[in-house]
Amino acid sequence: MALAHAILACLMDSDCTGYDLAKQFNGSVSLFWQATHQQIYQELSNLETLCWVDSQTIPQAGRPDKKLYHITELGRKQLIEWVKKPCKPPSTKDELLLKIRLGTLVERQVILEELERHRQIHLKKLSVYQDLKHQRFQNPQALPLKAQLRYLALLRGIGYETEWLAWCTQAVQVLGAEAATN
Amino acid sequence: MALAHAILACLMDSDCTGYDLAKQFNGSVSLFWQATHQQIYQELSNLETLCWVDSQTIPQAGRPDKKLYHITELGRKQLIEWVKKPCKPPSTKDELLLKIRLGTLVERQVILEELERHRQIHLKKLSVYQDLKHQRFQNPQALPLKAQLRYLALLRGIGYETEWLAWCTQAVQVLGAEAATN
DNA sequence: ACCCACATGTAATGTGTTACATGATTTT
DNA sequence: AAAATCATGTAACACATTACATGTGGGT
Repeated sequence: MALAHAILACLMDSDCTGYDLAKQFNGSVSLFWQATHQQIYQELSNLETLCWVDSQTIPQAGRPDKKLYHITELGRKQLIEWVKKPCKPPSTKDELLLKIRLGTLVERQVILEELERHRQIHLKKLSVYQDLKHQRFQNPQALPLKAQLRYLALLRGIGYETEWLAWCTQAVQVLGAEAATN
Repeated sequence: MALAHAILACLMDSDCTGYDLAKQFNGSVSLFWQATHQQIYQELSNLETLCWVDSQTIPQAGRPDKKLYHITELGRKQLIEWVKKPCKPPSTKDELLLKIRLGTLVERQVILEELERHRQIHLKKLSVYQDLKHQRFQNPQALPLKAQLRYLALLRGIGYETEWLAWCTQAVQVLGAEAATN
């Protein structure tokens, strides 16, 4: 039920529509959670059934009515209980590593190109995170605790992408060296 | 359909029963893929319907018959086509980071203990990986390509866990420092 | 006596992805 | 004129988790 809790976490900051939430899950929240609008709308209606959130409908001219969601006292309590519970480290399923393992089935060039493509993707993400760091966390120690906690998520993103980059570089070296000798 | 391809990758090495595969997915394959025996048995019967694998039933005394799966020529071709296709970097959903973000809702001690617990988990995994490295990859450059590709997966695991550890340590410092001043 | 390894599966439920569906307003 | 933003949803399908279900043989 963690998507539900990720949504509640956003609603702790401010009331949101499904649309607003979808944007957040494509932005800052995507550092540790991803969800599409379909999932979000679905989950919001579940949460409303549970009375963990309530909503007010705001009529609009020329577009669909807006539904603004608000976390309830019950929702807040449930969220706090959830935070206290221990959790498992995330499990990842990595197609690229599987393809690398099968590298002997295709021409080396295919694998090298895919590695380079992934290296670029991680490079780009890292640069986005680095920019964020410089823009909003110049002097992190001076920030209030809440901001420092968000800074930790950003540091995790930076570390994760940095490690990926280093690995891609190393993998290209290993495969490149083999290409020269074999 | 990537679980299917992960299974086919295992079957490229040797014929396996569902039980054998489940063990591999708990062991070396878990570096980049996880699956339970229920999922594996299900997927094997799908793959057999598609004729990407075939099986021979081996009767046994005093225990259930064994079904030994073997990749077909069609399965092999499909696997090669799949390796050639580009893929997306993995997306992770990280409950711990979400809980950290909500750190102001509970006592600091709760978060610090959970961080320490995760640090221990990552430390343990890292030590398993380091042991594997010392046991099987003493002189990686001397190994054949296939073994070097597996070595790359191990290096990725080591890098991943190392980065996690560093982050946990940093997070404890940030929260610990705050505890002293606030 | 109890637990672990062997060996297979079904069923229910929960979660996530992709495709479909609509339609005005604002920006390029 | 085209594309992006705003704003909501349904439906089908794919994938994952948890619980249930069975039963032998070997080690502590």
